[in-house]
Amino acid sequence: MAPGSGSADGTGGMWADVAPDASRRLLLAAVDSFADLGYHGTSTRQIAAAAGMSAGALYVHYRTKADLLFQIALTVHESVLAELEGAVGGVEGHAARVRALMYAFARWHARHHRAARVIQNELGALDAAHARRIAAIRRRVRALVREEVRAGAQAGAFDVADIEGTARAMSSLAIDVCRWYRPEGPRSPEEIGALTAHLSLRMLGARPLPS
Amino acid sequence: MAPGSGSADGTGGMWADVAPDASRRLLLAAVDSFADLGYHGTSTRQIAAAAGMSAGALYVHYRTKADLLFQIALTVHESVLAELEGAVGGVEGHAARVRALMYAFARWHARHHRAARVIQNELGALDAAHARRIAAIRRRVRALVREEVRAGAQAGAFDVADIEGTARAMSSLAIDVCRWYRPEGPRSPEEIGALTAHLSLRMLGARPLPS
DNA sequence: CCTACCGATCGGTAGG
DNA sequence: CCTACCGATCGGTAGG
Repeated sequence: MAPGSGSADGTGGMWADVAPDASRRLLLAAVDSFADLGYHGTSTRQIAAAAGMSAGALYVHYRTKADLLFQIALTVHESVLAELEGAVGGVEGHAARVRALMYAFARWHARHHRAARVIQNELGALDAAHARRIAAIRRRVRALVREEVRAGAQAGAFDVADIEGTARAMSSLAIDVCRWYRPEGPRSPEEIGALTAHLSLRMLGARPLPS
Repeated sequence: MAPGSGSADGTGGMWADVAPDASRRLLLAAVDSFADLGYHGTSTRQIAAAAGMSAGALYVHYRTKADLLFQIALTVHESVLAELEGAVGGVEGHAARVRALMYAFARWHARHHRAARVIQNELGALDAAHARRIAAIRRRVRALVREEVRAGAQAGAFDVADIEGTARAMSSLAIDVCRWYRPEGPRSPEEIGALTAHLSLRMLGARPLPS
């Protein structure tokens, strides 16, 4: 939670830094429409209309439709990374760190399920250079999870035969929350976070075993 | 594996029943392109060209582009359901049944990751009536997993506080394989199936605990 | 930031 | 199953 970043607090302030206001409105409208209809299923005219502007106004703020998607992808990925780094910061103990990490990971994907769906489903629409920049952030996220698993296994706190595969499964479990989560469903983002953390510790064979 | 169904053997014969040959070629071309570019990102001309036909020929075999997507979604969902029902058929013991089920579930999503991506990412492009038919099959799949968890928990073979949530996590783990799986990666579909089954039993607190 | 417009491409159809 | 075409809509731009 670097001062002024406004994107690591996990309370929906992910877009606070986007200025001016018209740029932010366009961006939020694009996230909404991309999540429902996909990148290719959304027209620049729809986005502009939802933001209360004429069709051409989008190009005052973004060079192309693809550039708008990239700005979304960059903001969202930096938000996830900051959230996870904030979650484990200062936490002691292998199990406690994994619990904090996976709680935050899954909760973020419930809270921001629409933005998360965009970056999971529409990454293929990015051009090669943009895709590389996003891939680098995604590698850092995966490494963060894997490092917690590796450290705990090495210390004997976890019983893990396949560190890479188990870490991948943990990330997968948290990320896929954005696919099935519905705000009107029975579970809050916090409850989903707690369950994901619990199941992660079980997958890791954490001792003592979580009840 | 009903005789002549050709879609439950898990060896890629999912499209064997699609006739005539031109219909199948169009369908396979559509799966390929939908997986890479999405439904809205794919033109009917691309599909027809990849199937070696002119642009208008698609409409000889499918009423609309949306109908083509629905035929794909129906075939794919019936394939998953048949695969899972085949996997647990005749297997005795709660842990053994879960192992067989989750092995098949994850392996299917690795083997058919392109078709699976289409039905995960493009379900929103179906119209309401088609979406309802697909949703019914998906409920049966989720119920199949949940019933195994419930039965094992009731019998004392598993230690599960949240049956619904844990079953959801198991399905989620298997389904998300299609998002990250790469054929050139280090793990085979069979290895991914085995790992997913193992981690599922751990999430369930199966006794004796799997090593 | 709007109006008006560009060429290109879309899903789908008519006629053969 | 192809050729030729329909109206509609697309991403993007010029000029103000």
